[in-house]
Amino acid sequence: MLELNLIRTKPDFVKERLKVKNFTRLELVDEVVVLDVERRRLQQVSEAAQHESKSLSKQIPKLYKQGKRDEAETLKSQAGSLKESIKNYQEELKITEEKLHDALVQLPNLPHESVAVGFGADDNEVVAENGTHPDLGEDAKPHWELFEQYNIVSLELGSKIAGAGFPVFIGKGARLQRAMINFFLDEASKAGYQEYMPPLMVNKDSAYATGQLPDKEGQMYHVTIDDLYLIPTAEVPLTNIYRDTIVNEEDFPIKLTGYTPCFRREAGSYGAHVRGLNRVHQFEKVEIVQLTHPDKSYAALEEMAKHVGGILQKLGLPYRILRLCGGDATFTSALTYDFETYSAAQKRWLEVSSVSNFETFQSNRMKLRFRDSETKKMRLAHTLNGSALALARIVATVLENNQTPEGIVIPEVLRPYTGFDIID
RNA sequence: GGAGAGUUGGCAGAGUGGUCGAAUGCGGUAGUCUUGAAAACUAUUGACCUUUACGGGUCCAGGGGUUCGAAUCCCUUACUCUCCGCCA
Repeated sequence: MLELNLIRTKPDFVKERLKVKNFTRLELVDEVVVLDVERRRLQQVSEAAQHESKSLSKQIPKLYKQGKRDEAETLKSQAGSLKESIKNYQEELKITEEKLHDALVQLPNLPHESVAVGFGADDNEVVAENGTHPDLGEDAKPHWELFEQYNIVSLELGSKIAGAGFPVFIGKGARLQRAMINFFLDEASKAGYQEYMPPLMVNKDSAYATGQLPDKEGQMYHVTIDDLYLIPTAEVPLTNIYRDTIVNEEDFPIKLTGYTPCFRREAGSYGAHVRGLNRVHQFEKVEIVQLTHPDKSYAALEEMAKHVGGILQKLGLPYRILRLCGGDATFTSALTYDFETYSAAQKRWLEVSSVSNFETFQSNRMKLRFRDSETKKMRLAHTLNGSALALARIVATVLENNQTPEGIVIPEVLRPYTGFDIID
């Protein structure tokens, strides 16, 4: 959620920045400004009436003590009628506050100044590229063909048990996944992230706090009977650990990690790009989250990007880093780096990690604050997160890029975790 | 799922209709004393909204109600604890 004060003082600046994100409903900004003025006016008249009512009430017991019953009764009836108007003011105030909030949560985060104008994936800027594309020859197989050849993943079984997009990992395939999860968690621990195992379902408050609601309502699985949402990413439960908290400035940066399955309805997607593991409803992911001092968040973003790049290098995967343009960046982020690995068999790039700085957008919704040691004032913290890494697609590229006539060679770093060095 | 008890400031813990935003203790901060520290003493110490400022308002788990007036009475929801049931 954008900070109200910024919209109040610089509405035109806000609109300019929102245009970079291709946000078209700029009239919402004006609406916020108008509602904000109205809200404050109503609050003032309401509070003035409350003040009067309060001082009347204080006089009543005094008058009784002095034996002035009649005067006390008069004040009582005055206070009684005041009560009516207070009630009316407060109702109006409440309605205005709700309208203001509704408008406010529909505004996406402002992009960082380095974010380029653009409409979609083609406008993203490649900021780094690493590793060489393996030459697998003409008969290289895409991962879904390798699944069948080695019997390590079954899409059909998943479809039978749950539905399309729920792969079943079998034998060495399952073991490879578990190995990666452990490897990624260990890497995060080494980098100073505290490990958590959070709930896989969250309530509405949590989903609002990190910005999945109301923006991504249709993308989450909703358990309606208990009004819970299956997490689309560990970002949601991990970041919400710090909802409604005031942290000590010296505790920054706070670094959290966690492995969870992620559930996504992926409503509306279709076509060749959803084959195999490219796009599924449930996948495994190790997430890293940082809560930082506002002055340090961009340094933290670089650090997190480096962490993700380091893991990809250890796995021996060629990758590139994209800085997302305004049109492709998410609702909540100020700046996002996407990591893509090159799938040599599919001959295309697959997104395997997304590292973002949300600045105060999430912390404003969450009321995640700290007391600034210099000014002694409360300030909003900055929140960041990134995948380190998302499993399904990493499995896909590892399988494809490491295929040999003898079998699929397991990357060196994973062997202590898998207990085998080849899938054959 | 059933029965009972509870939820007060950073923590502990008073407070059962009117000067309670809330005693007291601990903790925190500042000062005195000290070469320094500790101890002692003194002062100070919640959050939020609003206001140029003075000030005003809200918050005693959340929501609703009674009353001129609610931390205090009533209803309701959530959570915690104890017992029972069920269960990996």
